Amino acid sequence: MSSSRGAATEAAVQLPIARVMVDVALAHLDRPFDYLVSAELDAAVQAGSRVRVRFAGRLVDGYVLERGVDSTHGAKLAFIQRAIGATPVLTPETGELFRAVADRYAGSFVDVARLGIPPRHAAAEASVAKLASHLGAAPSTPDSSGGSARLAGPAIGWGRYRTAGSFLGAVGAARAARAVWSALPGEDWASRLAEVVETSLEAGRGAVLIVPDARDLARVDAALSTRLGPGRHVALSAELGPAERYRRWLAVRTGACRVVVGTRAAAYAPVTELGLLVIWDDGDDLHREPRAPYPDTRDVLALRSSLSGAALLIAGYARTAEAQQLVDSGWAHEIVADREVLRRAAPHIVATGDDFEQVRDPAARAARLPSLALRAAREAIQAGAPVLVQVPRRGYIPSLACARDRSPARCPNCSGPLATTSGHAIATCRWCGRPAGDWSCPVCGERRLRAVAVGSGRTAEELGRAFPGVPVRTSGREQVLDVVDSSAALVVSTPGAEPIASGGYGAALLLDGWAMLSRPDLRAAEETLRRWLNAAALVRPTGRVIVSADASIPAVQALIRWDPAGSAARELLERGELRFPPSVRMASLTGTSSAVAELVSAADFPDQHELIGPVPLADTTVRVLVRVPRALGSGLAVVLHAAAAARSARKAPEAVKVVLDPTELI
DNA sequence: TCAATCCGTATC
DNA sequence: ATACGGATTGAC
Repeated sequence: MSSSRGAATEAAVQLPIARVMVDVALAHLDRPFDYLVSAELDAAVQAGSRVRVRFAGRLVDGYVLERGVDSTHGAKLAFIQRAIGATPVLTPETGELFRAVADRYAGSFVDVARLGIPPRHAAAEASVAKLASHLGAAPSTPDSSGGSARLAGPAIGWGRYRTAGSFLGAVGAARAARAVWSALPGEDWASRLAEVVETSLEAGRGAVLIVPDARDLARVDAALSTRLGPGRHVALSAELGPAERYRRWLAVRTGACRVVVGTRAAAYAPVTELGLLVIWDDGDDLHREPRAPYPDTRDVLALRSSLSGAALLIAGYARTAEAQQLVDSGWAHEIVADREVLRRAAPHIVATGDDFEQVRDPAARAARLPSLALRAAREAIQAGAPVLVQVPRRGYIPSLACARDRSPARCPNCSGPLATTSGHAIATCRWCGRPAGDWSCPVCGERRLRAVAVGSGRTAEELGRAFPGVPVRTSGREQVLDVVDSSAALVVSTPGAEPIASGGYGAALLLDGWAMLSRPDLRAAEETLRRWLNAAALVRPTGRVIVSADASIPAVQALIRWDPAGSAARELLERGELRFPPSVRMASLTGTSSAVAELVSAADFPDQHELIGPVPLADTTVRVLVRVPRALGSGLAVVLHAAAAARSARKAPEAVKVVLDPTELI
């Protein structure tokens, strides 16, 4: 009774078995299941095909990992019901990548596959098939199109970076080089990246470039069009809509296009003969996937580089502690400019503490502008240049800091951030819940704490009144400006939304720095510096940058000296002392109290593990943090996935959210 | 002694 | 989720 039609279904003669990952969201089903391939579906069901199978009585989607001769499954096998789409969606390379990412983040293969493979769109597939048959299905041969004619070629723009040559040489020779690039202020980074892509294409290898948002995507898209000409690359993002997104994705999958630029999901793009992976501004939290298993794009690309041998370029004005870790370990080398070159490119940066001198102008006082900032802005505007004003978004979580030096107050026990809960005078730790009555500042010895009322936020109107007659433009969450022209204007922007000014800004005011720095997040310093550098990079070399924060703070020092590498090294050292990623590996487990407790007791943690918490969160859930030495990180993910599998197998009702190396820890 | 029902476990 | 097998219960 292999089918209701009796002898009508026969297995394929060659490789009759298909190993299928079924698309069911249960951790204990995260392994292949063997199915029979009928003679009828023999051609349609290939390694990588999306299929529909009967599983536990119902029809579900699945992915074919491979075809095989026999099965170790003792009992009778079911037939695959049908194939979905003509083109296999997995390649051997992406299949391996999905598995590796799932393992790294204690998640399931199909969860990651869902992130990386867009939903099928039948009409889009039909249109691509028609196009391919018209073109005679001949994929383009990019390296024959006269790349060698441009001998000086791509390297020109990279001349200011001493070690760039060896990286470009490696990419041009299709070797798996890895580098962390600190872009100079004012750098036309999108064009530099397009040049690396061209070098890769000349070596006959494709490329994947990942940017945080739509605006950066448009920039790289334009730079690639300029450098490579039309039709050589595709832009992939969720904003495209299902049909266009699938059409472009298929163009990549079929090899018609070998260069992809996109936002985080494009990190899995199935580029044929992949040679280069690039991530721009890897510290941006948009690179973190908000859906399970919450992978970070830098990690995805690093894994992909290791597995596939593609070169990797981690690029940005700023540098993360994670990137620094890759440099320190020797896994990646750094591409930086000499101090001399930097000095010519960087604007003049000065700090003004927030206890600024009294300003006489009432409008400026209302806008709470430091007098130095006011002067710099007025001078720039008089010279006919635009001025960038960066103001943080309102609504940061209130926290505690040292009453004297304002450094964030941390738990002496676990390094978690301290906070006062309503009704209690004594500060407690947000992570482990322990009271910290005997706190003293590790920096200055002060014993008193102060509440930090962060997120004050200034309005554009307030600032505008200080500059009568000057046009005020705003760029923020609701409406992001891409560019502004070079005329005198006040451009008020939240971090990440700063428009590019043609010719560069005459000045930039980075306001409320202390508010950004005293957020209760352990990444506050790194994140603040990243935002400052990204804004200051838009200022012309003759311009000025005023940051309203105390010059003695290390992050402020790093900005003034334009030293992202030094700051990242310091940050990494500090993370090591606080036992915080990437120096250790952490997992955050959130859910109901009983569910979390159950998962913790089911997990066979390594000997050297440390449990922090549980602490109650805002709603009815609790959180436990698990910390292990870095070397045991993969083991931590394995035991957590196993424990989650045990729970799902016995139909535990309440889910636990497992996040590895969570970025925001407040 | 056998059938109906319950519970646990695997799902190919 | 659903399906199946083994255990358990209840009626003859």
